[in-house]
This record gives sequence, structure tokens and C-alpha cells, in this order.
Amino acid sequence: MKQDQKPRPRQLTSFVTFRLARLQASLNAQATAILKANSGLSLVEWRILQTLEWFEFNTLKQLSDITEIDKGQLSRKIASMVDKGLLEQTPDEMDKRVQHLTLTQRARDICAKAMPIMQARQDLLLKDVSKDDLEVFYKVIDKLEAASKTREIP
Amino acid sequence: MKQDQKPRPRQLTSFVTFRLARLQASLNAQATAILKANSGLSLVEWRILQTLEWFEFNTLKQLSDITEIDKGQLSRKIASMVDKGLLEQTPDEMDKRVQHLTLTQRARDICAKAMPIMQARQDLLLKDVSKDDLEVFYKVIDKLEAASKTREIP
DNA sequence: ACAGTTTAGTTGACCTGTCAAATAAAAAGT
DNA sequence: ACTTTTTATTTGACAGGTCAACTAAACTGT
Repeated sequence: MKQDQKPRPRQLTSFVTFRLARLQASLNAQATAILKANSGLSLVEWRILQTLEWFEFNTLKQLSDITEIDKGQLSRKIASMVDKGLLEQTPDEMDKRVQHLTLTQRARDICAKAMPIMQARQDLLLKDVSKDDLEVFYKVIDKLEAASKTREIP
Repeated sequence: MKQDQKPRPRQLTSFVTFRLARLQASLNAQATAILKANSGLSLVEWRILQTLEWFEFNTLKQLSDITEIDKGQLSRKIASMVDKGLLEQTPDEMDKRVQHLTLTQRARDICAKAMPIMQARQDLLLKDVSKDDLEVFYKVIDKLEAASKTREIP
């Protein structure tokens, strides 16, 4: 009688990452749909614009470091956003390699319009999460993020 | 004197999703690198194989529902994995539309070889996370996931 | 001054992810 | 039986994401 062919639910190996991947897929779909319906921005565009608004940062490198978005992808995205009139590039005085990015008025308008809805979504997402739990949540994210940067597993 | 041009760090609007996106980028890069070095599998391939091993499920639809991976992507991936000799498809008796998927011996061997390393990585990721915190973490993920499925915002 | 290295950003190639439309088989309604 | 609706899977088109090689400007040390 051949049985236990299948290891069955097993330990929760890979479960954290599995859960995070699935959550991410779901969150992205939601955000993409909301942005499309309300602003015409893609999710990456929204992220870029928001990051530029939140942080002091305004160069591609800094953007890439902070968001972990690939610099290649950013380079192309930024170019297309400049074309669309969402971003402006101004060359750095000292370092001729770097370009500083700023939102155009148009981009600020679009963001201002989309913001309340994205804010509402954020509120909805966190509606049932207590302050304490959220703190723990961020703490765990910090730890996972730190551990995910060590490349000591080969 | 023009100042407060820039709204500054503001509320933590979108911060949860921002943090999750960044974490995800980092985790994916790590997993991809480990898998590449140790098994030749891509991350999606690994996820598909693991999901098939963990759960009873073995059809494309079930795989798509459980992982939230797009069915289109799955359809193509599965085809390529069948080509590579990682999966076998056997048609359902009753319903001629569905195909049941099973890992080949080759796939099981590769997974068996990669598993200890992926397990070690998982352990490393969670090394500094207490059991209680992890529980809270999963609880918050559940809530975010549930909220991300409501399309009641537009 | 200048060879060697690092850094910001670009580009090419290629894989992954997403959406929507198309097929085709099952199930439901009449 | 026969039209309508669902459901499982496939396909096309295209945006997003990743890697690695490349260019050009700074920086380093001598």
C-alpha cells in the first residue's frame, strides 16, 4: 500500500515569503485598478512621484536605493515621465552625471487628486489593525528586510 | 521667501504598501539568487513546484487561486516546465478541460536538493522574530489581504 | 598630471506579470 | 434537446522587472 507519496502541508517552510508574495499580488492589483480609474497613473509612476514628494531625494540613484526599484527600470520610466510632462530634470551644478528630478505642476495636480482616494484605501487596509499590531508588523518587516540583504547562504 | 514648496515626509500615507513593495523586491532578489546558484530553477518555478507539493491542489485554476499568480502566466510557465521535464500533465477523466499536474522525479530531486538551502534561508529570515511577533505578523497579513480584495473604493 | 577605481545613469536582452479576448467544455435554465 | 451562462485553460499584446554590459564623469592615490 503505497501512501505518503505526498509530503503534505509540511512545516511552514517558505510560508512567510509565500504569504508576502500573494499579499503583494493582491495589493498591486488593487492599487493599479484604483490608480487607473482615478488618475491614469501606473503604479510605478505613482510610487516614483510619491517617493519624490515624501523624501528629500531627487536623483535616480537615491530613488533606486530607497525604493529598491531597478535603476534600469527607473531610467526608462523617468524618461517616459519627462515626455509625459510629469517630471522635470535639471542637471546638477557640481556633478555633471546627476540629474535632479522635480514634479511638474501637472504631476502635483494629478497626485493631489489621487491622494484622497489612495489615502482612503490605506485607511481601509489598516482599518482593523491595532496600533500595537502595526508596530510589530513594521518591526518584523524591518527584520525580514535586513535578513533578506545578507547574501550568506550560497 | 518661497518655502514649504515640498510637503515633507507627511503622514505615513501609503507607507505599509511602500514598505511591503520594497521588502518584496529584496526578498525576491535573494530567493532568485539562491535558487539560481543551487537548483537552476526560477522563483516562479520553485513556487509552482512547492505549491504542488504542499497542497492537494494540482490544477492550473487551483494553483492560480491559491498563489494569486496570473493564470495566463501559469499556463505558459507550466507548458515550459512540462517541456523541461519538471511537470507532467494528465487529463481529468470527468472534465475534459482540466489537466492534473504532477512533479516528475527530476523535479522532486531538484526540490529535495534545494529545500535544505531554502529552509536555511527561511530560518535566517525569521531568526530574530519571536513566535508572538510572527503570529501578529500573519494576522496583519490576513487583514491586509482581506482588505485588498474589496474593490469598494473608486 | 594620470592610470585605476568608483559612481550615476543608460542601454540591450530577456524574463515575469497583467489584462483582456478567445476557445472549448460543463453546468444551468428553459 | 437546446440556448445561455459559467468555468478551465490558452493566447496576444504589452507593461513591469532584472541582469549585465556600457558610457561618462568623479574620485583616489601616486
